[in-house]
Amino acid sequence: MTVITRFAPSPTGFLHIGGARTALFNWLFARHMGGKYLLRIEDTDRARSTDAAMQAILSGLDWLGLSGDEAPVYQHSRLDRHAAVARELLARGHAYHCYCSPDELQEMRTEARKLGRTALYDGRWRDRDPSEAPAGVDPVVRLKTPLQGETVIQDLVQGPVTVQNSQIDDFILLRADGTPTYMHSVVVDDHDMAITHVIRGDDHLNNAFRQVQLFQAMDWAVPAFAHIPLIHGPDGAKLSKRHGALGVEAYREMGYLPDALCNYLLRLGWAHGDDEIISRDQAIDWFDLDGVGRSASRFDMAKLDNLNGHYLRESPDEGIVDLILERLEGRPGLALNEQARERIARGLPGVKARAKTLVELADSAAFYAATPPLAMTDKAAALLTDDARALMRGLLEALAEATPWSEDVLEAIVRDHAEQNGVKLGAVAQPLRAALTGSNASPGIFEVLAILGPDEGRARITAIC
RNA sequence: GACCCCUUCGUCUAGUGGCCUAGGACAACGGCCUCUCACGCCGUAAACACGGGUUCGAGUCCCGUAGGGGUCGCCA
Repeated sequence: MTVITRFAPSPTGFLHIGGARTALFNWLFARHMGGKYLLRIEDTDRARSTDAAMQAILSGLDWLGLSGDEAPVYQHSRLDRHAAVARELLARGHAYHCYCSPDELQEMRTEARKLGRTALYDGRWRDRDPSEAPAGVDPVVRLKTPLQGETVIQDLVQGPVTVQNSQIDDFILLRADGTPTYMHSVVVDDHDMAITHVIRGDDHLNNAFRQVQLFQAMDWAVPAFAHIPLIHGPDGAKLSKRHGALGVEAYREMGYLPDALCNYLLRLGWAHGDDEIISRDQAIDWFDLDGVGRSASRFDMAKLDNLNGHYLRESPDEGIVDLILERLEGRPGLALNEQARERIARGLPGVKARAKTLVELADSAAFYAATPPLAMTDKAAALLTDDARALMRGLLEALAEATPWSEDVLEAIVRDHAEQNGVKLGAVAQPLRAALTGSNASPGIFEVLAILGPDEGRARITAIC
């Protein structure tokens, strides 16, 4: 049997971090098993579904490398099929019409709660004769679920989970307007798409028991379930906008690499011994549902940062330069010409070690593209005392001897200049750094001076003298 | 409230009855490297929620308590 998994987001918002992880696990499991990974857009709620959300989700998945193996299935295009299945259930006596009004249902719920029970539909139309139907009321269609016994799910993550059938009510299949509810359409679509493994957030665990009833009523094979724990915010509460409930495109904006985000998400709730840095291929090889933990985990930006820094350093320079230039576009005081590009490319290894995100990378590489006079940070400006400027004027003269203009030669000259003036290297290096980069922190200053070249290097020093 | 699930360092986790004096990673702290900041390297501190069992032996199995989460829509 070929494994078929699916990721089924509803386009009512962006692709958040939890959804991204669910998609990743589905993708990984399918790849690991040599199966297929499908996408389904759950847009039966036409009022809340938006095209923008759908695009955001699709492009987010694409960015993460988690696009479906086939074109996505749009649930709303299958309305007829959903209705047909409901009709069949009706004909087979597994479903019935219910004429309850919203008020009536609400009353039922408050009453149940008052009695200390789960708020369930009490089945009042289950065996009622159709002739009693009130006039002018469009009924909903409800599934006739078993009254006695229990339902057990052998969840691949949670283990065996048992629920009394008395806790499962006759839920709605078709709304009064004839459209299917989520509970109905997932089952029909999972069956029609031949899904073998349903991997999703464990907020759906309770729904699974209802869905099992529907599968059984249709005599359909019940797929395997794997309910993965939710991701919480740093405070242990549900992920909110304040924490990480941002769309994945927000992480892209913040300068995270897709591979880093996937690696982080993979390790959130899943482990393979002590391994931390796991490539995509390695993940496919190792991933299994047994390794998924059963408790919720908290989203930790610091660890994401660390991982991202690692992936940044490992990334080949070529692609990174373009990403930096892209982010530098439009910044004042910069000349993004071919020369700047070359300097950034040369200086990249030195800059990479100092950044955790592409944003930081762009920030710390920006000085290579700056035009004098450079904007100074407060700390850099404080470095340029009168004594320091005098030292810089002297250095300018000493630099006339710099041939070739190489890192080694420049280092020798600067060191010698410090010695000649009876000061420590830092007394020269720091003001020089301020002059060259506008900051008090940067890659090695001899490297910077070498990359800047004689003309630009001198110009920047002159500008602060 | 009812039902379901969960509980190892601050965080992510390893651990499937003896290898645990509980391991790794991030964060924190200290040090080395050093022209700054990083990177890197070395080191320190830090946890089995609690209470009962079962067993020769429990972080690992069972029960209870506490705490946390999820679900209870003609939303998905």
